[in-house]
Amino acid sequence: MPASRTTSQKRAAVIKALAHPSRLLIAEALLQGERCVCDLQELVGADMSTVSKHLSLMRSAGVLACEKRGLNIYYRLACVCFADFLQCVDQMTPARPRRKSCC
Amino acid sequence: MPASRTTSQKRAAVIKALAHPSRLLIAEALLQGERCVCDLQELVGADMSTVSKHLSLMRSAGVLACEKRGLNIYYRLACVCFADFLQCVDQMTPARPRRKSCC
DNA sequence: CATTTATTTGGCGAAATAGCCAAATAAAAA
DNA sequence: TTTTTATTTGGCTATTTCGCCAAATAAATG
Repeated sequence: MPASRTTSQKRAAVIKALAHPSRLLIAEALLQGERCVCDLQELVGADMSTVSKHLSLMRSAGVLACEKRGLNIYYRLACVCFADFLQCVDQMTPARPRRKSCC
Repeated sequence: MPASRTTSQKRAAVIKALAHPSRLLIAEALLQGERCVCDLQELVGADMSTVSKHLSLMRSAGVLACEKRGLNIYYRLACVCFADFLQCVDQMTPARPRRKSCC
């Protein structure tokens, strides 16, 4: 059956959370295990406040989870299925760039 | 091995193409088979030029392919793996909304 | 309690995206 | 060849997103 507008909207919200180079880089790094914000800041190379906002966006989308231990907050993937997600994306990623126009 | 920035960038471009409710709705509809632009316009309920721009964006990202036959242009998914992609997204989609803040 | 360290929040300007309208294009039909 | 139909493109404004800075918060340490 076809997807309803609200279904597409919920799905799009999750996809959107991963549709940014820095956010994706972060999620990819978390495949190796949890990391604190300052580790991820070093990885991304942006202002910590910027990284923090990316993280909280992914968190409220349900993609990441986090836990505070001492002074640090450790983020991790909320779902192991992110690995499968990435594999699907790679299958859809064209080897060579596409033209803008059809035909 | 960790993903490089350029890898994340390429992947993010594909993900971005699907990170919009209308575009996702279109891709979902195309799981049933190819459709012409006017069919998709009716589905989405926006101006045809808007729909056309969504389509060409998805096309240049490599997500859709198209073919002109007579007066119509028929769009289809470029890769069957979109179905798997959707399944992964659904696994990541939280049942209940998340808070903005951690902890 | 004051200070330090890690992180988040608020606010702002800059850049990107979205969606409409009108005009351009291209194939088919008259 | 003129007209009609389907689609794309250009241009414009409105909205959203991005990323920095400065200020706020919260736990740990002195």
